[in-house]
Amino acid sequence: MKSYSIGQIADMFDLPISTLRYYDKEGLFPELHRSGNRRLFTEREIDALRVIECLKASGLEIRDIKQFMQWCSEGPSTYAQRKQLFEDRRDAVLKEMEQLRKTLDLLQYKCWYYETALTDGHEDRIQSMLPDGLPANIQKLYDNAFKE
Amino acid sequence: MKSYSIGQIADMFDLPISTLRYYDKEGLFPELHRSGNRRLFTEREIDALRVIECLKASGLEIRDIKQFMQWCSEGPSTYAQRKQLFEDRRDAVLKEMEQLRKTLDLLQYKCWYYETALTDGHEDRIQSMLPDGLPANIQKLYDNAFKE
DNA sequence: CCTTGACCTAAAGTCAGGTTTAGGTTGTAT
DNA sequence: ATACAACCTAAACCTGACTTTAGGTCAAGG
Repeated sequence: MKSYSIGQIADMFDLPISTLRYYDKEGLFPELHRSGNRRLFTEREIDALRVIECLKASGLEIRDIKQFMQWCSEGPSTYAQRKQLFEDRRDAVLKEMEQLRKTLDLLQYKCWYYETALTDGHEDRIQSMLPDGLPANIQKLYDNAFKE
Repeated sequence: MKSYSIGQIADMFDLPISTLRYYDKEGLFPELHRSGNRRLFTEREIDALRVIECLKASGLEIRDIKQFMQWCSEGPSTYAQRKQLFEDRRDAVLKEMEQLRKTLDLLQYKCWYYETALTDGHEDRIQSMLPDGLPANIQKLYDNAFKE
């Protein structure tokens, strides 16, 4: 089976070699083999890295990613846990996206605010519109950002 | 003008008092006054905290939030920089949302994967569908996640 | 008076997620 | 045979964002 050196994988994923060694030390590649003392990455580890990047992007910590990788090497008996993990991450990402949407609304409001301030040379006119006399589209951004 | 103690603000924003003191030490409230040696928070600092939470959620570091707060206390001459900052954060958040959308697609694919594996009792049938013989809706998730 | 609660400071500690350093091995090209 | 690139380890170091600790001030209530 085809295998790759740590340097090749680093190039493939645009990661520092030190990060790959750190991941290995943290147990993220429980099945990684060696030739002599050199790591041999295979399609298995490449798949693992894709999942690692996904789980990291979802906000999961290294120690929990390790847990997942261990489940993977324990076979079918852990399907239920693995499914649960991905459902939890999906829910966490949906929540994070909702939070970002609110953040975005406030940022867009602020973009409008400073564009207006720049045109006017002061904030007086805008301040006099607050908190609920803004142009309708802008008012919506402002309200959304603080809603809940 | 109405003012609040650090404890009242902590309750208001559901933040530890130590965090508020840390923010102050880092220069996030450049105009904060005191009575004796006690901090007096006003509407100004409450607004500041709302912006701090937004900028933090957008991924900005404390030192850059400090810069923004200093611009705010320098008056109209910094409107352009402040506007640019919010435009940059808006773009950063849009990028992050796009990244999260891809992450979500892979997570949903994995949810399907393990649901199927759990039903089948093994991964063999799924593996034989890879990389492009998945059900159409699932194939789309899988493709989106790795698309550039 | 003295205790209690809410505040204060400076400095040290914590935690995640790496990165850097120092020193060593191995395989190939000149 | 030697130089060089690419790999290895253990351990120390780094950064950001807090949190904890230790010790102190101060006003109000019993």
